[in-house]
Amino acid sequence: MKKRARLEDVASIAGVSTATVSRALNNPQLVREATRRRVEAAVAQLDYTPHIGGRVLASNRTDAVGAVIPTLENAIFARGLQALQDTLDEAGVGVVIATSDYDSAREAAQIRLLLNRGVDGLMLVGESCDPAVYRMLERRGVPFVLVWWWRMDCPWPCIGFDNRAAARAMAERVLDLGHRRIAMIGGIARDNDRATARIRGVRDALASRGLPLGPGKLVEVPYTLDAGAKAARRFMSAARPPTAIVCGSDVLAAGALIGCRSMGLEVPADVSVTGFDDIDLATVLEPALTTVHVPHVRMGRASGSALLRALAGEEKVTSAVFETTLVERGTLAAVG
Amino acid sequence: MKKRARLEDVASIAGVSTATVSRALNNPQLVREATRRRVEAAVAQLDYTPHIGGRVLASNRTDAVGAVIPTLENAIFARGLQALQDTLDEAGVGVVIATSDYDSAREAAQIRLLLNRGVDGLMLVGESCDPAVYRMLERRGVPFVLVWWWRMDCPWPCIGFDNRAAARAMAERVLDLGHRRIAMIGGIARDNDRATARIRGVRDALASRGLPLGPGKLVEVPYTLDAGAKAARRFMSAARPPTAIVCGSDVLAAGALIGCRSMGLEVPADVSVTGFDDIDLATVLEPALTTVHVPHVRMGRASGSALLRALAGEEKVTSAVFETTLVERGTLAAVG
DNA sequence: GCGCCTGCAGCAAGCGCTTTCATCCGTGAG
DNA sequence: CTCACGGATGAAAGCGCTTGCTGCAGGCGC
Repeated sequence: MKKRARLEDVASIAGVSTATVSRALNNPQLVREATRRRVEAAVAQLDYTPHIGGRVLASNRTDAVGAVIPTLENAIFARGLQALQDTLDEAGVGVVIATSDYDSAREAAQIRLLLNRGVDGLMLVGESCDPAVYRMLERRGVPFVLVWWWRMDCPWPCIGFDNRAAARAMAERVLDLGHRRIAMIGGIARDNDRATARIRGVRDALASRGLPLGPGKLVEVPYTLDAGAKAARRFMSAARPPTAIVCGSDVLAAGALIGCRSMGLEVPADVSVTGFDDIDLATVLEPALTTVHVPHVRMGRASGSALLRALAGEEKVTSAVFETTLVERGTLAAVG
Repeated sequence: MKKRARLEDVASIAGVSTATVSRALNNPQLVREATRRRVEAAVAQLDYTPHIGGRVLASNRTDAVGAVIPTLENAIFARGLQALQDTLDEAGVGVVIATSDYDSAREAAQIRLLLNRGVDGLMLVGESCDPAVYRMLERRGVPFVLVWWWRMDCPWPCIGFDNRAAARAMAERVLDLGHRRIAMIGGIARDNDRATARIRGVRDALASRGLPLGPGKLVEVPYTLDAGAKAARRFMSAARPPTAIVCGSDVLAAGALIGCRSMGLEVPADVSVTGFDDIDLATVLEPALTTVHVPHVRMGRASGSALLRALAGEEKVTSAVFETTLVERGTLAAVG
């Protein structure tokens, strides 16, 4: 393995200085066409690639942003990330990924790690960290954006949707169909503002009709199929089981469906079930899941371009809200 | 925004040299306890984080590896990546992700980009690139490992399973249940050795019983639900439809199920369907999918530790095969 | 009591690139 | 012909960190 070529090697072969090679590579318009060609030839001949360390040290940019998501195993984050990635890729910016496993301390730790890796910007999911963390980012001048999240007067730039309002809308639809005994399977609210907001939204809707969401009617569980199934079975074995189960995510709803099925219950004849997110999973279920559609891909792209703008000019990242829509499929019916 | 602290600032506050600070941070055992404490205090006081460029330039390591996968949108890659990530994380090594969209030219391009970013190692999916690419990696001394892939005498280190044998085993089970009119919905074989091997495996099984997989009995489609559904509908509207449809992945099988359902066909009464991968999706389908279980998480972890070993010592990455198992659920039955 | 060994810490030489500033040359105006 | 000007290029100063080598002090064996 021979030693790798340096800028100086390219320069001497092309018969120019290292400054010119650097310019030819990074700001081609600053060098004469003929010179540029010679440089390019030398680069090709040596199979030269710049040493990232030298470049970063001198330019003080890494051309990489970090993304901290709860987990890659949930399709919604994977999709959004894919969109972010595609957007940044076009601008030659890389993405370094870290996962927090829905734990805000771990999230903060991962943010630190990414900063140590020298990312130029950050994409974070929700507003789940201690405000001190966001303040620290601002102090350091690292642009960041919170995604899958939006609320009025959020002091940080966020690109997402109103989880609370969307959940409320879904619950209202359930109420409009005559359901009164309603239970909810939510994600674990602690450290998770999205899960919290969705629970609040459902509570809002019920409260507006004078129906409290009693303590026995809400469980918070991890976002897994098993947890959803188990929770549904518990609800449905009660003396007066609910006529509708509102879930905090599609994964939980799919689990609930499995749980009901395992008890010989028909959905939606015996009980209605609703989800949240509208991932592919929702369409393969039988019956297909009634859920809240969230524009994951558009949000991912939007956060990508917002970050790019922040990296380029000094323009600050601005928040943006996306609309969600209620998708009625087969798991929600009027109360029997 | 005040200027960020440098090693020298820490050194002067702690009353030591920069060399000592560097050692205290990277090789604590080389520094006396008392000294280390003073350094740590100074670091905390200044909120110091090392400048990655300087570090990389001086040490010639980035402590990051790259991973090129086809897409994040397929759960199998997301899961394996998560496992890889967890493993590397413990060793302080980061992961930079790139996607190829099942295109080998794009894969090669992404590999180049990652090398430009200075990754210390690479995880690649399958053996789909031009051999010249792998040779180039060897020449540069960049350790890499091919995952989700394994074959006898593969000249490159691979950690995966025998796609061909696994697919063959599944097809043989289908044959054992009496099926003779068998169709296959495979992934697009071009640029995709896994898809190719799975098709070959099915062909092997059929051929061993003197049954060719006729041209009309095999379609290659993108790995999406829609494509699977459409393909299944085409097969099932033929004059003599197959009694079993073998699919190259769970996503395709789920699509096939939807397609059959949309025609009013019962699975497995009217037609059997099998998948490949055993992702969560397989268990939420009704009936649950009979498929090939692949140990994604174990493979991800194994490739992570293999890379770590390669980064640490000069030990070369060694290949490893994992066993797959046939998981019988509800979509495969004896021919009626 | 002397020399040697060992454990810590400091000095200083880079690592490879970008960028500022100076220089050089050719061009057009006066 | 001279001078001012602007575009292309070069020289060189860092950017912040790691690490091989050196130096120093204290403890040990003889």
